[in-house]
Amino acid sequence: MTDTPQAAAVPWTHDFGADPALPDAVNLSPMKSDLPSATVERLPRYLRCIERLPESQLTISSRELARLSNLTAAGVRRDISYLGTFGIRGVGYQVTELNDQIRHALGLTADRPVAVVGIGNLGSALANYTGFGNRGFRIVGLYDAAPTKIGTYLGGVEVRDISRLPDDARTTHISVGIIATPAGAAQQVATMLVEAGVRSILNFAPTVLRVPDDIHLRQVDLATELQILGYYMT
Amino acid sequence: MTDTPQAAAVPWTHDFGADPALPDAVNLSPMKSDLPSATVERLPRYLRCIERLPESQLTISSRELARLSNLTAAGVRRDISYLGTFGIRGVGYQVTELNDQIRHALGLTADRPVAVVGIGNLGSALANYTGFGNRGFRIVGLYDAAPTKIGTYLGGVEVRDISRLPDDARTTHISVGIIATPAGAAQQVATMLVEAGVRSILNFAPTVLRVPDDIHLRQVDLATELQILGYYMT
DNA sequence: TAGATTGTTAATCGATTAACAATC
DNA sequence: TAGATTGTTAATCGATTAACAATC
Repeated sequence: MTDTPQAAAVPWTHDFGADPALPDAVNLSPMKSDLPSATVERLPRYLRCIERLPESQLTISSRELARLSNLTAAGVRRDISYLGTFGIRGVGYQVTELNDQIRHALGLTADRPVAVVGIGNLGSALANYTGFGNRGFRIVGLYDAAPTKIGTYLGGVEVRDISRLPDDARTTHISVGIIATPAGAAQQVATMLVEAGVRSILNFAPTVLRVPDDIHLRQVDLATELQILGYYMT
Repeated sequence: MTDTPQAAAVPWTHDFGADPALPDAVNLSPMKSDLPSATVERLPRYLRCIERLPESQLTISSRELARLSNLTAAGVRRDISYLGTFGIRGVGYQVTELNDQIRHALGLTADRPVAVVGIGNLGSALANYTGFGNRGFRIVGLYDAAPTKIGTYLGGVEVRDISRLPDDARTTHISVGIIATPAGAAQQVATMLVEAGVRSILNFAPTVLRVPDDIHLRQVDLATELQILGYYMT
């Protein structure tokens, strides 16, 4: 038999019906298959660098952007070339246009309602995060299970009981669900989000989640980052 | 002239002397160049999956581990093969041995003192993170600049004034510095950590840091994750 | 013009996948 | 033995880098 993942009985696994073919590493089926995934992962970094340039700087060369972003000039040019050909030979890229093109490519012009589940220290940090505004993301819901937290406000948004989420999702569309619960609750929350129609999930809980193949899932994990860092130490 | 990054005058750039050749994407010069970097990044995930297996499960096949980790069986086998050949044909891998081998490969047996700088919501979440213990990482220092926070305790560790960090680092070795400050303070903190002899930095502040080439730097950024997720949405 | 920098082609590199002999 | 699964070879795929003609 050839290597093909399929269902098997494991206690902690939540089963989403068929669960057919193998999803890729981060579970992101590239529906919009324009840009190479490596490029997509670097665009936000370019954006960060561009935003910090002094207002007086009107153009930037691939070389300078490479230096600022800790990448290579050839790589920068290739990445940008996927967005179109708007560089000026002998000069570089116009900062405003580059900014616009990257934001357009990433779809940051859209309005993406975000819900955060789990309002502990981490969830509070996320709720207070100010970098959303001009980046297309907007927190529309905060959820927790603890009665002491329900009814409190963070960044102008009320913390609601997690049991309200399905109903809320029916009236307010939720583009992204951020999971900031303890590990033990994460899978349950993920399942609830998926069932509520949320198609993209960002998981901060230290556990591997299982979601259907058509759900976009990204994982941010402190232990994983430290372990990777640890490998390269001394 | 060929593409080679070099110094240039940009206001927000902190200059670390020579700053010679181009560092790679994540600034991890693979001193220990045994494992492919892609494999290193997946090992923690396998670990997560293995840890959740029921005690009664003594072996696991590449197929099952692939399903649990959302990867492919062939990929799992290749990754594990870099650690040695200890699988049992027709059976799979012994769970305890696999666990040991991965932990050994990642160097999780070492004791790695960690300092967290910036004890806001995020820093507090990190300070309370329980997943350190059995993974070789141990918080030995918490630092902040706000007088109201200094002297308080989190997880049994006192929050100290950031100005103490250089002295503390002289007496207590710090393997990893975690930056959880606002973006505006991050570069300054990074510089301070580097000057205090910290060689590995995990940055949660939403800003691109510049550090010398020989410093291991990883970046965790909410906005970046959301932007990547956003790209793949509809 | 002379100098600089893009956009892209070709070469290289590394990672993934398929497939199967070895072997439990 | 018969069935299952590893470990690895070879093929494929995708990403990076070098280099340079085009051109501002």
